Amino acid sequence: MKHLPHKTIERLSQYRRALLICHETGKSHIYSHEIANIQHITAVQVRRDLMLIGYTGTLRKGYNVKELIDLIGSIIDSDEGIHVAIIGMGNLGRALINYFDGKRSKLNIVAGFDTNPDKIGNTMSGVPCYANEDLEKIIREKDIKIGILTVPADHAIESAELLVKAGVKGILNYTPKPINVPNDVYLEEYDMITTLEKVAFFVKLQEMVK
Amino acid sequence: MKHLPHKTIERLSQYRRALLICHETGKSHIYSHEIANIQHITAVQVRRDLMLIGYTGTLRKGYNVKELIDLIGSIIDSDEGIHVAIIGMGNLGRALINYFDGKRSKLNIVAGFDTNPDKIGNTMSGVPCYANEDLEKIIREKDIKIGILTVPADHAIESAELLVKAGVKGILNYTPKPINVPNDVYLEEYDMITTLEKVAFFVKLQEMVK
DNA sequence: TTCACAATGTTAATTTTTTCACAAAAAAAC
DNA sequence: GTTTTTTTGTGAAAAAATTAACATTGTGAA
Repeated sequence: MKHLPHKTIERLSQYRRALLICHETGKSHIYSHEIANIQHITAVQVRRDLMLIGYTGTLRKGYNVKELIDLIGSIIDSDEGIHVAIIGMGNLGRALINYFDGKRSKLNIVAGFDTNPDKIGNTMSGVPCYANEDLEKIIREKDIKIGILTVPADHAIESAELLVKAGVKGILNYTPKPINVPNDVYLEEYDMITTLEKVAFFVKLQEMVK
Repeated sequence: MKHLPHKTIERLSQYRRALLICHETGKSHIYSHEIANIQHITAVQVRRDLMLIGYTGTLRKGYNVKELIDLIGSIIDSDEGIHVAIIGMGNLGRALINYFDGKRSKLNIVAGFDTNPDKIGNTMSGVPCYANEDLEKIIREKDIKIGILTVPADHAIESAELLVKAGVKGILNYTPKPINVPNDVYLEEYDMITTLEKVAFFVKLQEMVK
């Protein structure tokens, strides 16, 4: 297997989630079009993605749910698991922690950081909250590889710099402020305002057509 | 102007945000490569997007910040403004409200819904919180066009159905549970778990290369 | 004035992503 | 036992998105 497209990676993660649910309900096999319906995509797309990861199903029986879950795991998970930190324990940071709570064994949120003295030293939803001043120390101690930025926009840049200095390898930036990182740090930015504006645009468009 | 690609719409929203900041600092013109640097894309990409919306800059002076802000607004905003509701006033819902607080005059979060009796009847960050039972009534009364789903995953489907029944035209689904909507409702789904898994994958990949 | 530079605007090429179309074959139906 | 149906796997085509290449031209410097 050579290069997996970004989009394929995203879909694999989603396939797995759907498959895990199937698995719980005791379903042993699944067709490409069933996966496709769940994800609002086409069956060909699913089959092509699975082709790319070299998984082959059974004709007329579909794909073995358990096998596929394991294969996807072997591709996207790290064997040893990856430690993650949340920078900014506000509403968004806490929302993320709750989302994750116990879901992914290979991705663990092991630390949160904040500037609010009321939060520092406490545990929130099972995640200990530390002071920003201790960020570098904790990141190194706990071998944290990924930082999720959920601070207010005007602290995004300094927080990102802290993370980079501490040696994280990936940053997921949820602030609306674009940040810069060195080449060896993988950066993913997501902007909720943009997404809502996009939805609004297409709603407007649809109204206009009518 | 005919069809604007989805990706272009997203970038236009982001350009505008960057431009608004420039405008505040008193900058009157900006070059394509300056915009590009902020957004981590290429200058050609910026120029192409602007070409698509028919905006033309001044040679050697770049683009007029104010004009461009207004033009992008005329494309992606609705004249009358659009009313938005948040379904699920948990951490994520509240995070979104704070994000938006007063930022976009054309996109207003005018109602929140929840099942928790302690929240119902109160105002949170300026947004009144209603009971789910009143959803259809309030959506119609307030002429709400877009619903943002921030409920727990196992309530996603029923909440989506409520929204559709109430007549919203767009749904932004932040739960990890894919939903189905009729064809005339624009649906955008975003999954934080997938995004984090993707970051983890590319971090793993980068480690392996070394 | 003339030259060099720096920026835009756009056609064409490339790359990436998705879809079409169909062969192959297991299972079911008859 | 033959035919039909259903589903996978994939080469080829199409569509979408990005990048390259370059002509054009306003501006400032010499």
